[in-house]
Amino acid sequence: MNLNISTTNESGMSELTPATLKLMADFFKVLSETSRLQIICSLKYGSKNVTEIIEATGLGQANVSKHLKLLTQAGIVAREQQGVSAYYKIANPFIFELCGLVCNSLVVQLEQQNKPLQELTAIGNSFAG
Amino acid sequence: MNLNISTTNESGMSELTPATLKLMADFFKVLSETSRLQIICSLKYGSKNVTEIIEATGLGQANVSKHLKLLTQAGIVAREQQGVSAYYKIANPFIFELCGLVCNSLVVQLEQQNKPLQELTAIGNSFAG
DNA sequence: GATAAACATTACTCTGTGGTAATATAGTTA
DNA sequence: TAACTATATTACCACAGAGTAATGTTTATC
Repeated sequence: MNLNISTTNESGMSELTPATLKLMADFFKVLSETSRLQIICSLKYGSKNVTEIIEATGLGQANVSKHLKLLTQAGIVAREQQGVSAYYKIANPFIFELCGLVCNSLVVQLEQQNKPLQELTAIGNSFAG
Repeated sequence: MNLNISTTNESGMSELTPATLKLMADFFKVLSETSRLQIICSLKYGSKNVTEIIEATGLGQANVSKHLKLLTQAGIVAREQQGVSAYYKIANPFIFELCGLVCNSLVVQLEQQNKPLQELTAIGNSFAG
């Protein structure tokens, strides 16, 4: 894999090749859907099988299956077959740290727009914890 | 603004209302396009006007204008008119911290898949710096 | 083996959005 | 005022992807 990274550029960021930027964009894209964030959230305190995820999120079965495939391919969740059931768990808790940072950033941003957001602040903390 | 956050739920994550999840999803969505990441990267070391951003990224003028509008609305960049030109700058350097974390996470993930990625590691550091 | 349950896949529709050409708007200069 | 430059907006096309019904596949139970 050749990323064509030049270390002699004037800008540390302009080093990034389209391929590298696409890797990052694709990662963010996985997190850019409410349904997938719901699924991630439903797994914060332990693994669930698909049926339990469906109940927790209220999403359709085929839809959940598709999202779980995407999340698995992105390395965000991991799959483990147990009998007829497929159990999914968070593969990398880093995702919660990331969401917590974003939440806190949104808090600051919305506070600057004079919106009451004590609740959202608590959310940011719940991600981090 | 009522986010219906209940503090008595069994799960810290199931507290998140659809409205809150949508805020986060929309934020991630802004970062989920290569073109917008390109624009962000082009602004790492200072502000640029639209013409300079077009040159740095190779994107079309109307396209850049649309992306800049989105990035501005998301609070990621800020706009300042100077004569006929519009100068844009990063509104919150937090975005680079975030990208750096994601880069490093991708490094770990791809290393586990046995792919050569010294270059990508350097990228993660360049984001953080 | 037949049936049922859990999950995955397929095929389809529909919405959202990236890219772009054309046009509009605003600031600058002659 | 006219002409030019920089940027924004509009209208359009094309494609990607979310949701879902139907079907397929696998595993367990009888």
